[in-house]
Amino acid sequence: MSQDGGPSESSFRDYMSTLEDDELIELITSWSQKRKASSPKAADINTNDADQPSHSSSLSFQLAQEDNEESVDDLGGDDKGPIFGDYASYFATKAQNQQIEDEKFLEWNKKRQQVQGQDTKVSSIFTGCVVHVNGYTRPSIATIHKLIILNGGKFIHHLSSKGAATHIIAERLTPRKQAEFKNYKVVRPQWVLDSIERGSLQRWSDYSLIEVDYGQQRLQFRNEDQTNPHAKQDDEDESEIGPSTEPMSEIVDTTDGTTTIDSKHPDFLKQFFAKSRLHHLSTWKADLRLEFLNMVIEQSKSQGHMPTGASHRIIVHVDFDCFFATVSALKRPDIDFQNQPVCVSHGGTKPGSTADIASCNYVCRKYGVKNGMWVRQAKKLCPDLICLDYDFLGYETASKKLYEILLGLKPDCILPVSIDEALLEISSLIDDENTVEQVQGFCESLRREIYEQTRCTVSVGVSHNVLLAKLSLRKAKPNGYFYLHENFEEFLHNIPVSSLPGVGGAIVNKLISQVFPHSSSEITIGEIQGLERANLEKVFGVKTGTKLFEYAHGIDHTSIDINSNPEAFTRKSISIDINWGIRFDSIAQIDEFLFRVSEEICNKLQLMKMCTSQVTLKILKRSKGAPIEPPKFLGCGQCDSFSKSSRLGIPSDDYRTIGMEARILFRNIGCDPLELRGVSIQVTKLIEKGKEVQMRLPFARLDAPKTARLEGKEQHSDTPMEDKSMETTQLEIPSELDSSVLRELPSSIEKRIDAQRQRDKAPIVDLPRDIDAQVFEQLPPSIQEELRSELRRRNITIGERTPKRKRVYYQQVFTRTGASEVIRIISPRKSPSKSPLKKSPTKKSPVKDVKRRETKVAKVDEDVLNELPPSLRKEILEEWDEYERTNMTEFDRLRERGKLPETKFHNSANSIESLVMDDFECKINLIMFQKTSQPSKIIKLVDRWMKKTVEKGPHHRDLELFQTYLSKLNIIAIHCMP
DNA sequence: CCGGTGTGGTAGC
DNA sequence: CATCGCTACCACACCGG
Repeated sequence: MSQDGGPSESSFRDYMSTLEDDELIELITSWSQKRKASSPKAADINTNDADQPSHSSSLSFQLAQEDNEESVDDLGGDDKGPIFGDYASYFATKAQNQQIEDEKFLEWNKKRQQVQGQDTKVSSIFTGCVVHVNGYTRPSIATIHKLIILNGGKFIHHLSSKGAATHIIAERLTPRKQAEFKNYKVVRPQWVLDSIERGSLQRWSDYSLIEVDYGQQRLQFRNEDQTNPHAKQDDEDESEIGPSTEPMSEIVDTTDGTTTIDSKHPDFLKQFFAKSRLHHLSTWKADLRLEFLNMVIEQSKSQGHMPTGASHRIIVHVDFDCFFATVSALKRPDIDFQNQPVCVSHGGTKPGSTADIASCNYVCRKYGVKNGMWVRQAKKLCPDLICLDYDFLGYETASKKLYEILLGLKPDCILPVSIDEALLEISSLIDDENTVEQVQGFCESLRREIYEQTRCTVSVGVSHNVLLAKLSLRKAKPNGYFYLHENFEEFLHNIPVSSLPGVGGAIVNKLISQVFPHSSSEITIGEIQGLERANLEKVFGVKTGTKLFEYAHGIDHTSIDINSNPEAFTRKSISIDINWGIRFDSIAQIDEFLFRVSEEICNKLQLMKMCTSQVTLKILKRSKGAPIEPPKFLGCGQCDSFSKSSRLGIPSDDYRTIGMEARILFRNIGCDPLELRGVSIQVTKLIEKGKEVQMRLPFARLDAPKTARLEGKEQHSDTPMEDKSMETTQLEIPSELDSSVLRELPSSIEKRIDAQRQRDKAPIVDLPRDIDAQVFEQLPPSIQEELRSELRRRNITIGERTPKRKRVYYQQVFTRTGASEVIRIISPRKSPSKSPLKKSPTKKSPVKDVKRRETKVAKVDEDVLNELPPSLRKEILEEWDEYERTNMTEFDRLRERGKLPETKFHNSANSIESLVMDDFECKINLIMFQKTSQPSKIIKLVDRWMKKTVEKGPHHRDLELFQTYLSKLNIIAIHCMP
């Protein structure tokens, strides 16, 4: 450490003067971030100023940080302004320039050390070593790179020739890579860290990456690329689905750790969606609805809406017979569709197959085969079963023709129900005379035309409301039509209740258990007709009860007229669910996956020109006691579902914003990565893209020439905006880098590079020119003094001291083009009068419940608890909550009395800090302990706790609480660390 | 009463 | 070897002011 004094201080000043304005600001900001870093050392440096007089020197302050340089945490820390800036640009350069860049970096670093009065002696631990990193590592490739060159080694990104590298660093290798690298010294990343920590090169063989089971686990999937093309050609004509079969070989090549296509693979989503019938079905439906909605809106613009005045509506329900099976069979003239049992499923007709049957023809149904059944099961019922492949393009083509024909009929309105199914109202096409004949004629010609155009049969149900048309359709099938125009109650009498729309297994079960406990056979609508309306409402609630009652009597007021109420038909949410193939080893993999899902969500949002202001994450977690691998291959098995949502202050359509929220929500739910079986992200509260820009105007103009600093209260105090934004985490980064490069990187690095790039590109005027007063004040006094003069010289203002009762939040928003806005919102600690979002989604119940549950479960006995009936279990859990609430312990008192501000939720300003930190830090920060997640605060709290209880010993509850916290940290460590 | 969140159910093949 | 168990919307329970 250098002594205090003029020379070094002046050289520091020199150094400062070499910086650009924004670099200087960044430097200061980076100090403040470092100050908040979680290592106890870093925390001490700033909090215990008095104890460490040497820190009054500006240089030692800087030095103290540089001392930490070797620790992974520090290196993985947030961008360090100029330091990282240079490194980032270095990183982006091509491989051939790398040596030069490395040298430049070293030289630059040396200069920096000199300027800052640091020891410039170069470490030579890795002298003579040429290091290459393969695959995903922790610390990241970028960190290792930096560590190596800072300690005398060389680093290469590509293994251009054999023997170019002396060491390869990897955590896992595919069998292929194992073979390729068998003559290299392949070591784990820890080798680097240990060598640096001990100051000497460690024996590589101690860190040798021998065999790792990861690759072997996946061996079963090998060689798909070689075997598949041939197999495919032997199969039936598949030209339509061609594209999805081609990438096989690519997939194998691009994988960096495995050849399987499960959720860890970057292309998993694409593959999955390409082959998921339900995905197709759902998206088709949504698209069709949107299309018709737009069509209707266009029409009403030009001609205005003509309300259907007919008192007696005529509703037509058209539907293909076993759609998928019929269309798929078109390509197989060798099959006698009318007499052979045919179904559609993946993967042929192997007797053990757990593939779902998407659709089966009526021959199958005679054997008891049903849609959704597994091939395995169906094969038992019907050994001659023929399984056809999906033909998604064929389905779309047929659907298109269907809708063309329907539109050509000029009905009063059309409501698409599904890809193959639509409701029409044709009241105005039918006269009052000879109604029945006219309807029959309509049905016959419709069926004929559709068959001629598609070679597929449809059935048609007609009646005077939607419900009865639907039930008529059931009767009409297969390949027929039915017009129900009289004797409705009689018609309904013998139909099973489950045929009613909206009545599924759950309602039927409830009926059986609560209304007809003695009924042995299937419950019919006739039986419901005998029930009182009030009775049904009591059991099922007002809405469902009423609906059941009315349906039972053939009453249905459902409108199919989009035009009459376009609002009701507009999309209110977008979601993506993946409950198949979800298998993860670590939270890092999940994080990546969440980003990929978010990307898909945002693609949809952008296509619709919408932004979302609420993100919901739903997960499926393997039920206790369910087998690790369920009977269905890569299925989700028996699961419990959990969901949690979060509001966005500024509506967004950026995948990083949404993805980041999802990551936080995931941590909130708290699911062991190994137990995760399903993921779903849902966005709601959609707002048109343009309006969302308006909404953000109160904060700052996108292209605001200067500071975006606002007093939340002054602006629009009647809107809840400021409250919302303080609850949210929004850190968005531009996607300028090549995405394939980014994908290789751990997300933290990715973020930092992005952020840095952004900074490089963004016009300076977009950067905040203020330095937060709080940040400033936390710097050692001597530094403050220097900065003050330097800043004065530059005409940069130092923010006023924030009033005590207010809170400062940063919301950093990056736009697609790379422009940026950093918003500083100062808002009162307590939200004003009305605050619909006062407590973020978690204030009380959810998060706490989940966390509590874990605590209890650990104590009570998880297994026992889970065996209990849900109602009883709930009771016990609630009791426990009550117990917890009434038992205030030392922690609670300390926290209440101490200055620990209640950081209510990760989803607040402090998680912005955490998210720009190293991944691991970030994860630590997402674990709450005693209402805070900031390690420095937790450390302080624990310290105080220990001091207070050193004589009497701690309260057992406190011990448990702390233990729970530690175990959570541990879980994360296991899954995140090498 | 309102409005919030979380959960569960349903439909299409 | 398999397999691709989606998605939008509604209704309800429960909570808190």
